[in-house]
Parts: sequence; C-alpha cells; structure tokens
Amino acid sequence: MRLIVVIFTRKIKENRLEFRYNHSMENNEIAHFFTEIADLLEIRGENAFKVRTYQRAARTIENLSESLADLSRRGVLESIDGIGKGIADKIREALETGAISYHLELKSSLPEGILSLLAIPGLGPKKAKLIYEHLNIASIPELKAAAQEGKLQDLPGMGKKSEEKILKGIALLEQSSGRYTLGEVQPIAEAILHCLRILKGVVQAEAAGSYRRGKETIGDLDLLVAARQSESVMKAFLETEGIREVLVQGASKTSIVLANGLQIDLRVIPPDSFGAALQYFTGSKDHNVQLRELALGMNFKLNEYGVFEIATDKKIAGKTEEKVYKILGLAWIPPELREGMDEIALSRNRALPRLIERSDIRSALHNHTTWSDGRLALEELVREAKRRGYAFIAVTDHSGSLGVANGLSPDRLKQQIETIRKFNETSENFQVLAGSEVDIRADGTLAFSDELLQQLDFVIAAVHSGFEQPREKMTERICRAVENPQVHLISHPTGRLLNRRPPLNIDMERLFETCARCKTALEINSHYLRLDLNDKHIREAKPYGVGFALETDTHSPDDFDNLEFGLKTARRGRLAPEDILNTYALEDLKKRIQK
DNA sequence: GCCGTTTTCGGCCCGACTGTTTTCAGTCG
Repeated sequence: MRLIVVIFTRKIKENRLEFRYNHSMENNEIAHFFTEIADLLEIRGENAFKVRTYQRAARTIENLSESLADLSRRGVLESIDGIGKGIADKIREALETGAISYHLELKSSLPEGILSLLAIPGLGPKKAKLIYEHLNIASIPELKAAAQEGKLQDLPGMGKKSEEKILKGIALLEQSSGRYTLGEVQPIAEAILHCLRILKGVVQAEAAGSYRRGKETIGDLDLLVAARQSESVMKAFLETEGIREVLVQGASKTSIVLANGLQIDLRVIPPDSFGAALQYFTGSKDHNVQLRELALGMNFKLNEYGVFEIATDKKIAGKTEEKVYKILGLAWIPPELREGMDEIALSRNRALPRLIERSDIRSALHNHTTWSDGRLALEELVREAKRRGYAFIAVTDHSGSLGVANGLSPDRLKQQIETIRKFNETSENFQVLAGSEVDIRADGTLAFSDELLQQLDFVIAAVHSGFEQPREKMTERICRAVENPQVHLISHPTGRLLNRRPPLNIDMERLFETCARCKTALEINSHYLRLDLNDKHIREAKPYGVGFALETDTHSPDDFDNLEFGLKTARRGRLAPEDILNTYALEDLKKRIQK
C-alpha cells in the first residue's frame, strides 16, 4: 500500500514584515547563553552532568512565565528547580551587564564558529572537536569543502560513510527552514496517520512529541504505530510521497525528510508497550527525566517499553499511558502540561487543573463577514457556526480606518447593526451579537466614537498598524484602549506572526494589570501563525485575574478549524472553562462582560 | 552544576541506530 500525503499550502493573509528593537535582556537571550555554554563544555569534553545542568537551565528559562529580571529582583532565582547559586549568579551577571564572563571565556578558548558545526544533523560535539583538532576547521563552508575533497574519511573513527553523512547533513541544513507551525504540520500528520491506521496489522497510530503537546512550533514530527510486525509498516512508510531523504532505517525506527524539509520519525512498537512508548515519545524531555527519577525512587525502571520492577525485571505497566502514570502514583497528565514544570507534583496531589475542552465552547465572538474582509455573508456565517455546534456568535467586522480590509464607516456599521437586529427577530434558537473589531489608533483612541460603540453588544479592539512604536508609547496606547469602558476584548494582543513578525513591544505585566482592573478580556487568537496570546503569556496573565476569549478570527469557513490550535494553547496556558468567555451561556456572558 | 523524608558527597534517565569497529563510541530524541 502506498501512503499518499497531501501537503496543503496555507495562504498567509498578512505577510508584511515588521521589526522591533528591544534592548532589555530577555529570558530567551539568557537561555541562549546557557545553551552555548553547554555546547562549549561538551566540545571541551567536560563533565556530562554539568553540561546537562546548563541545558536544563536553558530549557527551564525558556519555559518561565515571569521575566528573569523580576525573579531576580524578588530574590527567588535559586528557588527555581535546576537553578542553583552558580547559574543564578550568571543570570544576575547577564541582567546587569548583558553578558556572562564564563560564557565569553569558554568562547575565547575555542575558535569562533565551532558552535555552528553542531547545527549539522548527525554531527555532535565529539566530531566537531575531532575535526577542529585535526584539520583546524571551524565553519560549515570550510567543512563542506574538506568533505568534498575527501579529507574527513581518514580521521580516526571516521570513514567514507561518515563523510557522506556530513555532506548530507549540510545539504539538509541549507534547505531546512527551522521550525514548522502547527498549521503546516497538522495536515501532513493527519494524512500519514490516516494511511498508517488502515494498514494491515496496525493496531493503533498516534502522533507524539511536541506536536501532541501542542507547542506553537514543531521541530520534527514523531509518529507511533502499535503493531506486532514492523517490516510491512516501515516499508509502507518509506513509500510516502514526497520523501527527499531517508535518514535512519531500522526495525523499530525510521526517519525521513519530506520535500518541504520536515523530518518525520516513525516508531513501531509492540501493542502491549504502546502506552509506555506514547508517554516516552510525547516528552517533554524534562518531564520524562523527572518521571524516570520518580520511578527509580520506587524501585521501578521506566523506558519506552513499560514500567519494570528493577528487582525482578518484571513488566508491570505499558499498554496504556494511564496505567504508566497510575503505577507511579500519578493521575494521567494531559500532554499540553508535560513540560517539566510542576505538573508531576500537581498530578501526585490530584491537583491538576480541569483544562478547557472543545465541548465547553458555546460561542464564537470574533468573526468577519462580507461587510468587511470576510468571505461569508451573515447568513452563511451563521449556517457554518450552527453546523459546528455554536449556540451564538458575534459579528465583528473591521472599522473603516483599516482601508485594506474594507472596513465599515460609522454609517455602514449602523446599517449592519440594524441588519443583525432584524436577523435576530426572525431567528429561532440562535442569536447574533452586533460587534466590531475596532482599530486602536496610534494614540490609543478608537476608530469609532463611544456613542456608536455603545450601541454594540460586543466590542473588540486591536492594533493593525503602527507596529513600531517604542515600548512606553505602545503600552500606553493599548492600555488606553483597555481602559475604554466600551471595549470588552483586545484581539491578538501582541500582533506577532510566527516565523514572520515579532511581537509588539509591550509591557505585558502592565497590560495584564490594566485588563484585570478594567475587566477587559484578552484574546487567544487561534490562527496557527498567531497563537496570540501565547501559552506563556496566558500563564502569566491568569493570576492577575484576566479573562480570556478563545477565538478563530474567522474570515472564511476553514478558519473555524483553527480552534484546535487555540485550544491547545489555552490548555498549555492551564486555563479552565470559567476563565474563557466562550464557555458562558448568552445571558451569563452579558453579565460577565458588564463593566 | 544541582540536589537531598536514608544524603552536604556522590550520585545524576534510557535505548535505537549508525559507522567503524571486533566490542564500542557518537549522536539523537
């Protein structure tokens, strides 16, 4: 059987590039220092556990929902798991000086550029060191030339195949575009899974890895198949359409690269180990390490085949994920929470949050029609919304200041309100709220007057231009909109587009504080390029008491399907139904948004 | 470098695949 993969090209509605300059030292920059320290230590062949500590610290920092600057100010850096005095000192140094002297020392002890070699798949620190020491090579172009001239195959421990592998790795790197958005990966994952599931002998097929955890971007796609026999499954997988390269080919693991550069790893597992494998390959790495440490403490061993008693090597769990967690004294943990934060402790104490689910959602409050730049007429939008099980919706077309989007003038908005009121009079069991996505102008005033906005049921405000304002001005601008008593929701608050446009420069903590005080909600825009707010901001905003709306910003019927990406983001943000406006019945929503 | 409900020293998660090796090191996830 041949696997057919349909790769959809998603149309990018906004592809303008905007750049922002921010001089404060952010978490991600400091995390990057620690990643480089780990790589440099590894090349120098130093203690592997020390290396791991720096790697872990880098990942922990990337996942933090509070800025290191604030944590440092509060004096609580050392209380973060995996960060002790040594790393805390280095964080403080980075915050104060913008650099870490230890990092600079390490860098100067090795040639400039040697770290770039580690980006080549299949080439790690040991070989990078070997190549540098024997051939004095510390850049990818030099390495490529040396490999082409056949200079690598004579190095100790290397041969002709290693040389070819490095050349292939360089070629892959040159063509790959880094990380893929959920929207790009999802159609591919679903198509391949569908084909795998109908293969003879396949009991179960699921996606694992960061895709299952719902991360906003995916490095590569991990697929798992439960089957007693792997040969025929692997054979079919290798016939997937559009394979550019086969990286690894074995009985239990095969890795391919598609023409678009996406790497897909397929693992075939015996059915009675599928739960353990699904747990293992879903990760995250940090979550798994913690879980295995927990297992060891109970005299169990955990691997991708199951949970085993160390004394007897007897397998005591593995068929289902639930069983694996249960035997370790834990409640099943939703994949979106498995980031190695405090989810294992929460699970042990039966204190995991009840996360938002699709079935909790009753309304869609951010939708466009042909009145502005939507593709659906009002009646068509209603039909699509009903078909998807929504109980009511809001129509929120753009305001006129947004010329490109066919925005409404005040007069056209009044006409639209009339049209919607008439529709509601004749509609049974389905109500449409009259709304607007009104533009926040550069000075923070709105494109419609308060008198006009007062006639609406639901008002969204959003920034659509003037992205490059400095932090103070941008924060002031958005907070002014938040403080307007007519505004219920701020749409795509940071304006970022994944892989395309950086976020607006906003003091997020001030935004959260203002939203909570003014009872203005923040949107979780579900478009896979936006996912805005992102998971970290959501976790950060929730303790302020901010409300959220989970929206698809629908312009055409397919846009409704993006909801699953927003749902995953909200779940990663640990939101419960009551945090989200879309879970309220119409009358409750009206009360909830009243100021 | 981090960490401690047996611990302030001595541990620190686990396995598949590949290539170059005759039993294992390197890389990856």
